[in-house]
Amino acid sequence: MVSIKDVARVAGVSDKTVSRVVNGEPNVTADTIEKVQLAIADLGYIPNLAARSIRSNRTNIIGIITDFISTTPYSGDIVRGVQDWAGANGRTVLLANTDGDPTRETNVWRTFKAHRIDGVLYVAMYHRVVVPAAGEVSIPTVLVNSHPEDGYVYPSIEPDDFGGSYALTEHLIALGHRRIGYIRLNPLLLGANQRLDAFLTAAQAGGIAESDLVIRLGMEGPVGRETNYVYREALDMLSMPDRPTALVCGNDEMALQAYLAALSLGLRVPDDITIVGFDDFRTVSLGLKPELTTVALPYYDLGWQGANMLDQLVHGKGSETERRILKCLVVARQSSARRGDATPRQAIGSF
Amino acid sequence: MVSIKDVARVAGVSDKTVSRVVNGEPNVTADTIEKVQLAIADLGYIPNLAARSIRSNRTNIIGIITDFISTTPYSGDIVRGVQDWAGANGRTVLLANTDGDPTRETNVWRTFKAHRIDGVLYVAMYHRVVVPAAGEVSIPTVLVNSHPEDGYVYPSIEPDDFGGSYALTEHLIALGHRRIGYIRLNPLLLGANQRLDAFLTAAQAGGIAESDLVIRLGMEGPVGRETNYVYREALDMLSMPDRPTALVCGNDEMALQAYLAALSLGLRVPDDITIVGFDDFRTVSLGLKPELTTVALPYYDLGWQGANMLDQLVHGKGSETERRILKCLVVARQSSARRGDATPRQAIGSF
DNA sequence: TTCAGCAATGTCGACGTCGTCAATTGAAAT
DNA sequence: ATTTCAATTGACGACGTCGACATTGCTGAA
Repeated sequence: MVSIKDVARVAGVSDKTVSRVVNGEPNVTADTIEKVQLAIADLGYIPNLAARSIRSNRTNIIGIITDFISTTPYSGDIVRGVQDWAGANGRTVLLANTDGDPTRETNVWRTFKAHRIDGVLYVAMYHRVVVPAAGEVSIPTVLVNSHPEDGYVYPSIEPDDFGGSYALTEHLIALGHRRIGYIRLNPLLLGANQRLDAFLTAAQAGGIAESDLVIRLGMEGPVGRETNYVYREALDMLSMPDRPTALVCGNDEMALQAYLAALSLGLRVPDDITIVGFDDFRTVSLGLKPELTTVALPYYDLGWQGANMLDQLVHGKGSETERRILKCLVVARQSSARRGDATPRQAIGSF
Repeated sequence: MVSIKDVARVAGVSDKTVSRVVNGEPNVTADTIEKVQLAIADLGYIPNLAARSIRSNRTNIIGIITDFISTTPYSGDIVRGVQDWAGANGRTVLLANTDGDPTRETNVWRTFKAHRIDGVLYVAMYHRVVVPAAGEVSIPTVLVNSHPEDGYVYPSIEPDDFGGSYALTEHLIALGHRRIGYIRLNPLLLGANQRLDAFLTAAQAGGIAESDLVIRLGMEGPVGRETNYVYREALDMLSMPDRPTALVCGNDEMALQAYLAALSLGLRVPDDITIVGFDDFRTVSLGLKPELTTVALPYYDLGWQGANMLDQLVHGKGSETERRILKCLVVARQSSARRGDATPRQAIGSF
């Protein structure tokens, strides 16, 4: 592989001068610059970042650690956000996943340290409480889509599940719905409780009696291998004589099953039943017909901004205790309508 | 950061001896080993891979380049396969994506070269023809889920779309279906034509008249921003007086829309209409009720085996021209049934 | 006893880059 | 003409690691 010395020889200057040109340092003659650049182009020289890093103690590499989230479709957007930030800021992204296995996690941290990466974005499933096994010598770390267990301190960036769910519920109430069904996420996930709490709070604030809320558990069991009751519960709920006029689902995949249940009962969305989801997972939310009203989780931004927070931290400018919460916007599509009203409304989302 | 020399000082040996212990070289006293390991543990020493790599000219890093595939849910499994291979073989994965933008692609290759990575896995959307901009000095490269344009030579690993589609069609014929609908993928995707060709070939081999096949275009337009006709076409096809008894969809997301169309017409799956997809994209194929009969694309294995091929190449053992084709198995679930028969059958897939 | 032979350990330099500091040049100031 | 100073360039070493080779010390054979 061609090195700075090869370039120096060809250009007839010292290696240090080549270094100056490569790094855009001042006090180099235009003439010299040209000679050097010519040689660089000729030889196809590209600086060796490893060599650079052993001198500078900075690698410009950031690592992403994912737990089982990597098996979900969500993770992709977060990672893409990080990548795009990295690309725009001259960093490179090292990727590793642990499948939730502590042994593998330890290895990943070791590997990252061995690479002397500048920092780590720890991306966890949904919104779970998490403690990175950073070990003795620690790398600057930001938790993405999760936050640390009590007693541990890490900066984090998380979606505002509560706010999103609250706004979604208000949306339904504004549409005149008074009898509302709710299918819960796996309670193991932090987001699950926040979403439900917000739903209940908003319903109460909207003057809806608890007796008019029908709440069912959609899935339970270990994350990633849960038992799924959604279809059954949706069927059941929608078969009630006084069935809800609107059905809130813990996420979009649950909403899919709710659609299927509704349709197979001969109900039409949104004419007979309003169905809404959560996440705005496009494959589902745009794949459903009519398209799904849901809440957009800012996955891409979690990644991008998380990377940005990490960068601040690496440069000593960030706060060790920052907890940044990103807004979740309601994306109103055609699956929600005024109670007893089939007319599609204007979208209020950002798309 | 603690270096090999710090360890040497604490252990009271030379740095070279520490190096020997770290790399498991022979001819070191058990006593010495212990002293050194103690010092290592004390100081939390972790070898600096950058320094190692400038001596050895090997980084044990492999890069993944994705084009817009990273916006699809599929890419995740491929990347996971690569990661798992890397984790199991002491490699690290550098990740970059181009969004299909040639400028970004050029930058990505530059960055990868600057890191002196050992090789590149070029992962392309679906199954598209692709030319990596490797540039003058080339890094060993394997194309994953895609293959090179005519005139270019790169090893590649691809799914057997044709075989999978053929088997799926045979499956339907074996179930007694004689009048079959087909909704095509975006023709821009290589997989699209292979799947359609296989369908036609298998239908002919099964003695089905062309007049009994109803073929519709499901989407067209630039990859990633296509116009979607699936729902409309499915509605239309299923409203025909002599409607097909089985409907083959270009992929699982299309099958989702076919379900919705069927259900909204009051048809039941699979009693009234058999629907099958392609990809086995779990969010959809398992999220649909009844669960979807489809063809499993071996995304994870594409990643794992692709990484393996690349490794061979890096070590000079691989072939520059290998084109490995991975089988796609039919996963029979409950959405396909004998014509006019509602009884669910035994799954023949591997799950 | 002497020495070959081998195991155990150390010294030194090189990898590619860049920071430090010195050397050289030319022009402006005296 | 001499001095001063800034601009330009180069020589050298250090970063962390390990390969090549040297040194030390011990064993066993002659």
